[in-house]
Amino acid sequence: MAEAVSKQDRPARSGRQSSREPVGRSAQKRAAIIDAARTVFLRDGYGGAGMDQVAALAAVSKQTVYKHFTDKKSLFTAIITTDIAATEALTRDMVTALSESQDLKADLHRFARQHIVHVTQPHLIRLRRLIIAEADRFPELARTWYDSGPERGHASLAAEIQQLAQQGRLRAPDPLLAAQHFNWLILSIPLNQAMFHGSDTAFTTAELDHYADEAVRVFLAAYGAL
Amino acid sequence: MAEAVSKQDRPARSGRQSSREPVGRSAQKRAAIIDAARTVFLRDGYGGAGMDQVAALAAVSKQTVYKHFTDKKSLFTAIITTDIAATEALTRDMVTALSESQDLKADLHRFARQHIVHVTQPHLIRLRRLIIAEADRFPELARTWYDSGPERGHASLAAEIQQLAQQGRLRAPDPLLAAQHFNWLILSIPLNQAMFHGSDTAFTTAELDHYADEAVRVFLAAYGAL
Amino acid sequence: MAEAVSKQDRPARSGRQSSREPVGRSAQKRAAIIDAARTVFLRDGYGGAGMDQVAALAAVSKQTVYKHFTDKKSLFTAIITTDIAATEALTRDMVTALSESQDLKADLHRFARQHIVHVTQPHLIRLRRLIIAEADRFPELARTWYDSGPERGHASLAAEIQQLAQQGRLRAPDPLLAAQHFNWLILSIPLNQAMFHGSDTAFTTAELDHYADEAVRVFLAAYGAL
Amino acid sequence: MAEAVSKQDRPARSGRQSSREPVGRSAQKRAAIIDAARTVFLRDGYGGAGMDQVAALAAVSKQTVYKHFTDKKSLFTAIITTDIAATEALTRDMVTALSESQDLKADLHRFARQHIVHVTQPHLIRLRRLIIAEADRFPELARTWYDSGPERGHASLAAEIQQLAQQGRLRAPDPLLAAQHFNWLILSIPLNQAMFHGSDTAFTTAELDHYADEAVRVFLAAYGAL
DNA sequence: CATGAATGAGAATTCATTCAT
DNA sequence: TATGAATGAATTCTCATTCAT
Repeated sequence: MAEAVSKQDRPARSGRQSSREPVGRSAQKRAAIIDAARTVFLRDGYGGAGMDQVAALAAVSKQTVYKHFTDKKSLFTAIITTDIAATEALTRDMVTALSESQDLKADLHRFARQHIVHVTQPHLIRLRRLIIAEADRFPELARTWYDSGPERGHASLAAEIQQLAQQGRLRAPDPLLAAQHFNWLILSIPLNQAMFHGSDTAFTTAELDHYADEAVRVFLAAYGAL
Repeated sequence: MAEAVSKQDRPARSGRQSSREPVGRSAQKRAAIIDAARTVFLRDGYGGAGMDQVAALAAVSKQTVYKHFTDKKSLFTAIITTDIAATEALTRDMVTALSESQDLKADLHRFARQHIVHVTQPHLIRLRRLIIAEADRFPELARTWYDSGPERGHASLAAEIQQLAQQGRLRAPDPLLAAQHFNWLILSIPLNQAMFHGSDTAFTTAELDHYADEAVRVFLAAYGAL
Repeated sequence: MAEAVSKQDRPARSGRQSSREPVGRSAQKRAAIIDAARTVFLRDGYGGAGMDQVAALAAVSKQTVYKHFTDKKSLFTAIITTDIAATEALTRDMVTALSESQDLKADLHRFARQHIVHVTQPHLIRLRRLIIAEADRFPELARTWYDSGPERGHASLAAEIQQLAQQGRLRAPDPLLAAQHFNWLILSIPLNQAMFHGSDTAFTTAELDHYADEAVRVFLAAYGAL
Repeated sequence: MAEAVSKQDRPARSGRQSSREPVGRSAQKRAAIIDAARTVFLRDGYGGAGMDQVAALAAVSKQTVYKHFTDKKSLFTAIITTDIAATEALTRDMVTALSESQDLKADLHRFARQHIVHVTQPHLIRLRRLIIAEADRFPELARTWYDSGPERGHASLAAEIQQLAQQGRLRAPDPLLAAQHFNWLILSIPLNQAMFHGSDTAFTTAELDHYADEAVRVFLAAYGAL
């Protein structure tokens, strides 16, 4: 996913770089810096990351880094913000279709399985850890992450749940709470494990599917119609 | 590894220790250092904490600190280990009685309410954040925390659930999974919020009680007998 | 040396310069750079000034700055030299008429008042401070300033005083000393104050007039005829 | 005079350094740092001085410097403040006796000659230049210098002049102005020269005496009785 | 000829850790 | 055994100056 992001920022270089279109060397460098910084920050944490390493990895002079980003702090903020935005988009799409489902149970299973795979990506795990680690130094960043990640996810999900409840397909007097329960039923087990198990945690698809399926089962037992 | 450290740091008690100093000046200092270190580490994180501050707060010289703890790392390890042990004890007791409950539902509520209050204590939140933040630098510590915290909690709970299932008072083909579901149903909402909201998060008792009660409701819907 | 620099920096005007650009783009830019540099140097001092800021303020590229001025040092030299020249002209004119005065006392008052107002201009105060500050790094500059400022002023004044002495209108066995006394009687009080009071010193006209008048009084008491 | 100051701070080390009086190694180091810093700052200016050089010259680790002085700024402040205090004391004494003089003219000459010699000491010239140079960065320091140097000097002198005026031995309707005139008549010529002539200015005693004597002559012509 | 980037070094400041007294 | 100082390196950031496009 990291690559996806940097690609989206990188202007389309179609070989024939005519002189009237310098394509912004600046923009390229900027993208290189962001990529390098993401790598370094996620690998070494905020304190452990050095501007030298970032510059070296980006194949750029330190000066250039500082011309693009005033501070170590602002570089960090930029990285995290970018990633939050990228993650945000993905999360939203997944939920959208639920209320128009023909086979609700099947679709909940599909959603749960997709969701758990998405969130437990090593990259996102590391990002999550990094943000938690720096929540005191960058409170706004942590809040932004929470608001546009879990919180927004809960809201989207709650909206769907409410519709489903109005359709009589679920019983959910408090749709937001239901959404939160569902979300954490899906994610909590692997997520908490991952938080405390070095960056090398790996879950098999089977495991994740199992967690997803059982989460749906519990959710439906508590919130299903009838 | 935690044990190794604490052993090596235990001062050689050479008998000739006058009766009016039953504790040993050394042991007192050691305790003072640990207290100070806990404060500083929890406040400033591992990277932000300075040995100077620890020494100053403990009112001892830096040399004394280094005489008791080889390293910054080993000091940190000692602190966290201590806290893990302290926490561990508390957690265990809470569960023990469940399988002999007369009024299961009521006792589940009681347990859930106690549990959530306990885990969301600011002190524990900060400790949790600190361990997550340093999970890469101190993998064993993180693992130890997880094993003797959530994992052991789940195990204890699972044992109770299994008994209750055998008594026909719950339906739980996979007691461990049931325990995990129950645990995270109780904790996830406030815990995740707290992870991303600066050290000042505060929950009202009413909120926590509500989360606890709803968690029990969902749990019983999925795992209750009948 | 000042001259040498300005010569070397004068661009080779290669004839083929279309008539609609009578001044030369180059010369305009040069002027813009000098203006910008003056502003920046006077504001931030030699050490505090940055070539980036100069270039930015002049709205040219850094390369252009370096094409016109070899060095930061030579840019500084050029600025100060320019200002010295500008100041020099003004100072000279003021004195010229004294020996042909009809009403000496009145003209001394007029001179003193003009002189003190001129020298205490914020711009000149800052320039003076800057030169003093960098007297070790730019000894020749400081000397040039002194020679073509105070020194030359003293000389001009001394010439007048000598004529007046020959006319019997003053008693001045050592006209140069008399000139120096007069000059510093006028200037010393506000000038010394200004040197040590941040760049915001402001004197009222009344104050300055008073200093000027009293300086003339003392001067005439010591050097007046009779 | 620099030595004088450092001596006064250095505790009396009378060889026999008994073990019960460690004399404060700390204090010694502190004094060494101050001495070194004075040397370096006066030689290279604030910007040019490096903390490394200070530490090296003081034969002390950089860390020790920073333990005694938080900042480069605070080190600088400490140096200048110390020197101001030292200078201050000296200046005051010189004036005190004037109003009880038996032979006023002779005593004015003596005062003027002492004063000019004192103020034109290379050490003080450099200090003066340094303070002027940094008047923008350290406005309070510059003001302190001015207040406790010239200003206070003027005040002391003015007090004497006023008494002499009351005794009918001088005519001075505005004693403060008279004091300022006297002071600058004595100092201005060499002082202004020195400001603009690299740190190597040297005046012969004959020159200085001449300036002093002529200053007294002019002063008495303007402010003498009768 | 102008622009963005590179260079390459230097500055202040901080830290964990270890001598020496 | 405890204290102040030393060590020595690391880190962030800045600057004057010079390529390369």
